[in-house]
Amino acid sequence: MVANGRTRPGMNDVARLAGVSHQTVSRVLNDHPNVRESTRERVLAAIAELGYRRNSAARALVTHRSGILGIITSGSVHSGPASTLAVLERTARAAGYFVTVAAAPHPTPELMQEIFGSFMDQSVEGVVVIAQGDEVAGAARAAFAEVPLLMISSLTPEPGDPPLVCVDQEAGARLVARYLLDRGHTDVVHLAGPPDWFDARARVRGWHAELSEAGVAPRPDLAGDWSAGSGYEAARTLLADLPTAVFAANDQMALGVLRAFAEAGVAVPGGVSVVGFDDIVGADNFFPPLTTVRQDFEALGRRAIDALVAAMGGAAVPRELVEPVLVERASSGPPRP
Amino acid sequence: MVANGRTRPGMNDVARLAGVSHQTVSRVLNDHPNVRESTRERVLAAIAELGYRRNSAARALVTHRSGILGIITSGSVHSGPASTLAVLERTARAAGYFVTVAAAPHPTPELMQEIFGSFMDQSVEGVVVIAQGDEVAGAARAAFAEVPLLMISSLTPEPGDPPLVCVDQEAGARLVARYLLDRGHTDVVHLAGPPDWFDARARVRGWHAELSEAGVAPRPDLAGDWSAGSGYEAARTLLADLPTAVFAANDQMALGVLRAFAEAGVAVPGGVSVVGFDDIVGADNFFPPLTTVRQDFEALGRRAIDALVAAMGGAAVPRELVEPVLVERASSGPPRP
DNA sequence: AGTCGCCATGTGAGCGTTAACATGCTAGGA
DNA sequence: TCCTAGCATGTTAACGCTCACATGGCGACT
Repeated sequence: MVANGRTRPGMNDVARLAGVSHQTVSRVLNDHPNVRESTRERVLAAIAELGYRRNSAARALVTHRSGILGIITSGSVHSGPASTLAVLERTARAAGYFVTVAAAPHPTPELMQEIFGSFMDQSVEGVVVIAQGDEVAGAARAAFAEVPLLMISSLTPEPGDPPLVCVDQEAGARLVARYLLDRGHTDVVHLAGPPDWFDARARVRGWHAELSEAGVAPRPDLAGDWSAGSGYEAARTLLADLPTAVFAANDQMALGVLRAFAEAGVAVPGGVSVVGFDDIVGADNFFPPLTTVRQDFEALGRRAIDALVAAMGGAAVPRELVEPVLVERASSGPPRP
Repeated sequence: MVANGRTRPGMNDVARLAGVSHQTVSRVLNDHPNVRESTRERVLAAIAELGYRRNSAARALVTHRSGILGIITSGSVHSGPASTLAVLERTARAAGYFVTVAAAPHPTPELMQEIFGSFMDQSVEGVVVIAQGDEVAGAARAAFAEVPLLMISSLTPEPGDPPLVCVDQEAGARLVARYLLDRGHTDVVHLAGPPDWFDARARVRGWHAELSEAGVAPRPDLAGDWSAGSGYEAARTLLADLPTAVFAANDQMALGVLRAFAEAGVAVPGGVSVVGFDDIVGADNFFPPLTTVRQDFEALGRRAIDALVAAMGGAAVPRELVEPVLVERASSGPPRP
């Protein structure tokens, strides 16, 4: 387990080498004020010489703080980028925490309970939950009684809910609707995501709200499951009577939509405009490159950790919204005459 | 921190309630053999009643085992699916370990050192490293002196290297070459990934090996960076003098290749066949759907954890290869006449 | 019938750290 | 000059658990 010696050096070894007591070593390690500079340097030198690392288990035992943050991701591969996870991890580490993760691609109550159980066994100090639907949100609400918790989710908040951070999905969908309205589209349709996903519902809400405020009635929503295949199938049902624009609830479905139109010889955007949501990797190289809504996962992740740490400190944390932006590419244009 | 009481119950609380000593509680928790059945049940009941959870820090302190496995991912968003991470996490948890992760999208020696430092601070018992290039592999080799470690990597192993698990990239590239040869292609070109990636190099090797064994000389390799944009640029250089088939080193680049051909009015596969690698989500809905090589990340992740746990137990672990399969779709066919 | 040995359980120590308190020293004000 | 405040450091006691050993009781062997 160790390179040279037999067992890892402890504080006492460092203390002996530096000619001080273990408590002074502890003070140096924890940046206590009352340590003479010369002593601090001697201790630091001893630490470096021995390759000492503080035992976090012992520390956790006595401080009752594990220094661990838990992250639960419940997104599937089809939905918004997993890059959020990387940002969360990096930000948490930068804030001085260890990070433990659990993926729940297909969340069930049992799985969620197992995950939270594992987290409690580790004495996590706080949890970030990426909650896509009600099962996850429900489990998170229950766990909130026992541990500080923050949700990344576009669910509609209720009183007593844990703090919430999310990209404003409704605003994103409004951006798309506004964009199409501005170009004169009126015969438009939304290909919605699965209704048990908060994101899907929020995008539906934003879409209809913006259109109805403009006095435009869209076609009835189509139903997809986030997958490109479902986008393909849905688009084929449109071929007999084309709208002038299709708003797919995510880029994967938009990809399928593009394929269906390409196969049928429908020009995009000449015949139909197509807009997606997410700006996944490669969306700029679809054929044609996809107009879509970009979410700032970097900002999302940073704010989530900041808010969680603040909440752990007892602060009241307001709900935070990150604004998405529309990225215009070649897949959209004015409606056909 | 706790719902009702003041502080979390400890073993002594359980012991008192069950009318036994703390040591008997410990024995029940650790499945020691010599405990009478009736006693065990009494203890279990007390545990349930109090909602007792064992303190893993105290346990780790005395056993010198943290129960934590570390995972380092170094893939970028362009490269093979991050789904490996989810499989690793799930498998490790099923094996009774906690999991801590660190993402290193742009690995530098400093970052790697920081990550391994953090892992050592947590006293991880073992580490899985997804090593895409030399920086990561080098850091992993160095860390291997201090902690059991397993690499998921297609690097060429050297004596003394940590155990290795990977999908056989070379075999995957050979599958593509063989597939094209069988259909009569001889004017073929490979769009390679960045040469500092092991996967890219292995795919280049397999491609050239299979072709040269068949006596076919491909065009000089083109250079990409895994991104769809780089695939697009590379394909445009081919337009003046088209080969009959392009093998892109990953699906993202293949996506860009398809766009370049589509924009130029080159039919796929009528004019050129295109083959990718990875079978990313959505590859079946490219236009046309992409022939590609699928890697079994599920098996990869499972074997990685199995092998790591075996290695932690002191077993000698041989290098393991997972076989990829070719998935034929509409983007490839016989060469143009 | 006596003793050996196994089984079920209890007792005490210690893992490496931090918190609380104790100590000795230096300097400044009365 | 003495007393006191405050700084630098040391000493001791937990934290909650497992390990090693101690103990008492009961059955099986001679």
